[in-house]
Amino acid sequence: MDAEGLVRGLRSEGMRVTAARRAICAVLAAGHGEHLDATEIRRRAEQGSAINIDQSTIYRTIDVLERLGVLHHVHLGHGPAIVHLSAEINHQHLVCEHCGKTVDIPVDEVTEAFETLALRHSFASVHGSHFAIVGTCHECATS
Amino acid sequence: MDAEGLVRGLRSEGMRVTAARRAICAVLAAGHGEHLDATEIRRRAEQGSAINIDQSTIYRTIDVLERLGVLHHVHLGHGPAIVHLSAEINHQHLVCEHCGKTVDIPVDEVTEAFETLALRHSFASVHGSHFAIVGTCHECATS
DNA sequence: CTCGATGCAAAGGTTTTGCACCAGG
DNA sequence: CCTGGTGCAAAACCTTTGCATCGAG
Repeated sequence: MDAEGLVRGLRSEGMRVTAARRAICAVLAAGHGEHLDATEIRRRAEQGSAINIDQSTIYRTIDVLERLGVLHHVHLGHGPAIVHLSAEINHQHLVCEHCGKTVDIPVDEVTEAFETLALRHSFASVHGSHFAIVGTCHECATS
Repeated sequence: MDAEGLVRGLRSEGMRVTAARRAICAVLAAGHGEHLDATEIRRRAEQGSAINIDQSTIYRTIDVLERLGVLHHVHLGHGPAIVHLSAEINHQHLVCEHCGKTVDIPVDEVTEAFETLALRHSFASVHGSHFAIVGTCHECATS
């Protein structure tokens, strides 16, 4: 989804389209596949729009977009959460617990396992994308 | 592992066995399968030992036990981390993102999938137990 | 006696909230 | 206009750290 799509989503829900929100949407739309946290989103949004945007506005806007269903936040480790456009959550995150290296995994490598889990434990669905899957990468294991 | 086992582990590594640590180990050993966070550990440890234990001591002791490899902390959601004795981490956690309901899943339901992931993405190992797996439970889906 | 562990207090890092003002529709 | 969004400041929340003192070995 491009920035205009996000903006249209806001407007269609009766929410106001402000300069800050426009800047944030532009950053999100431009950050294809990147792992942006709130601080980085703010940095880029301020730079791209030349206006001052408070960190709380970033969080509030993320919150709104999440409620619209077009955005999700993901925890890769102990640091700040990163966000993904819903359209781009077609992958899981595999993270090395020692060095933090992150690998994007196509969903279809895990959907079968997750569907089995859902079935066995009476869950309607299991997507598992809110948290990373943790392991140890090759380099960290051999050093 | 019982409380004495934990205490012995400390001593064998040259670490000191104090009243606070004894109380914390007793709580951990007694909390079979429970999801204890630092605050609850403190509450029980103080109650069980009738001494004053600071929250930082809880965290420092968790840290020590984690370094000894007998304990791990796990994130089930946005709240505080919970801890598990290593001997009891034979399961994954499946959590409903709406109501927080948590189901313990035997590891063997996911090991195969995780081994495949490790193989494909050059990870030495994938245990995935540091974070919960998120989904939507039946009740939340139908309401 | 010595060094590790503790309590206390303060800070750190991320996220949330209260409030008065501003601006989109 | 009028309600919702914003910046600012402060708090909330979990966790970590500095420091003087205490106590295990």
